Amino acid sequence: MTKNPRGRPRAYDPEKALTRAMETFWAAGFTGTSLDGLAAATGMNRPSLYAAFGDKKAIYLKSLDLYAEHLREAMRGILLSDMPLGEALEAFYRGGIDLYLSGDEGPRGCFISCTAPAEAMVDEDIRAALGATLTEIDRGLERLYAKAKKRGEISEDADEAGLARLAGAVLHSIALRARAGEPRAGLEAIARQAAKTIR
Amino acid sequence: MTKNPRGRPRAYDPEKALTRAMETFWAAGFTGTSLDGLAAATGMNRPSLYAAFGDKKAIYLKSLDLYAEHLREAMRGILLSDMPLGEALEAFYRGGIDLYLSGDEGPRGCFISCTAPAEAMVDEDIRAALGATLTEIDRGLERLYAKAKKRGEISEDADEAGLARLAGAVLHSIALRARAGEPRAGLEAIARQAAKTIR
DNA sequence: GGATTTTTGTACCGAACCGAATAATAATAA
DNA sequence: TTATTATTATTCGGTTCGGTACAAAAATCC
Repeated sequence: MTKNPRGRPRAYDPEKALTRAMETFWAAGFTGTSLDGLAAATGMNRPSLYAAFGDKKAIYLKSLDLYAEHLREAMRGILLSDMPLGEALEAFYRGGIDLYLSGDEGPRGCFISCTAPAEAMVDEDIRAALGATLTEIDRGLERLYAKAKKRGEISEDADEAGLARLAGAVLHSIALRARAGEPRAGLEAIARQAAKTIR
Repeated sequence: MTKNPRGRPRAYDPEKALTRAMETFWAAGFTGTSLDGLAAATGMNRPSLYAAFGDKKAIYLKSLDLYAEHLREAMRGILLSDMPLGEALEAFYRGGIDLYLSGDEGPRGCFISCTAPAEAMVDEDIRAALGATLTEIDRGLERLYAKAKKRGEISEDADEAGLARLAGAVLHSIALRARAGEPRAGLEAIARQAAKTIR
């Protein structure tokens, strides 16, 4: 138990609040989300939001970070599982699909790849955060393909970096299609086809 | 020469104006674009904009339509060219890359897949327009693979619908990566890898 | 040349927006 | 109890937003 700090205690849990903020941005995008909307979603009022996380853009960037951390965790899980390539890819996509179809306001797609692009041309920081996430996905999948090559699951002269970016492309597309309303069966079919074809 | 209409003549070319409006939405997205911005870009004033195209959302939907029409044209060109599958795919991707990297405010990505997703969860019409475009791409590529199968370029029991959606996924990803700032060489490498692998 | 029609340009409206300033509140420290 | 500190709650200011009302302008029709 940590000692209580000096002043009035916080009425919110910063981690939960940021998660709620992320979900709000996820649904409506950066420009489509108002501070009032964030306040309503988090149960905080605007001054508290500002004190806790900074201005609207800072909250959005922190939300992107939180989401990226979840992504990293999922990627770690896949890499540590040591499944054969095909199974690992299908598990990877399945995790994405489950996430993209979650939420009770309809399918959400990927928070980053479905909301950040709209801002990427007018905001350099958001563009950079988007780019960083894309390369993280590529790097993770590259490790997956490198392991598969070591195990002899793909040909010795296969281009693991190229294959990884192809596999990443499929995730991007699944995210987009989910947000456009494509039902789960279609998304799973793409995942299956990708796991079979990209090798 | 068509007869002149009755009242004061228009000071703008509706087609050019819509193109400029589309470019404005392309850069900043739907919510990120103001009517003042559209007026500045088109050279029209807000009342004229409203009279010509309707409210802000109508202008955006018409812009999506205009873009989709360009896409259809490109797809027709590829299908009519009767190139071998690999060449056709590379030409298809090259057209996308050229478009996605055009514009003097930095790389733009795909207008539809980079700006519509942000609105798709809160606006059913935009969601539907996005979905319609995605299926159009799938259908076009499906025809391409069907022709390749008829020519014996891919195996007789290949799943042309599945392959088409994989090939479409690569286009979505190239669009996203372009908007995130990935240089042309990287995009072209993905295109090459896809044309080689997805068959 | 006057009436009519269509578009343009200016100005305005209420609403929503972001951020900050200020006051009230609830805890600890002395 | 009193002072201090950190947070909450209310309010406000200035700006921007989307959309419209209204008058001026520019063409054709009679």
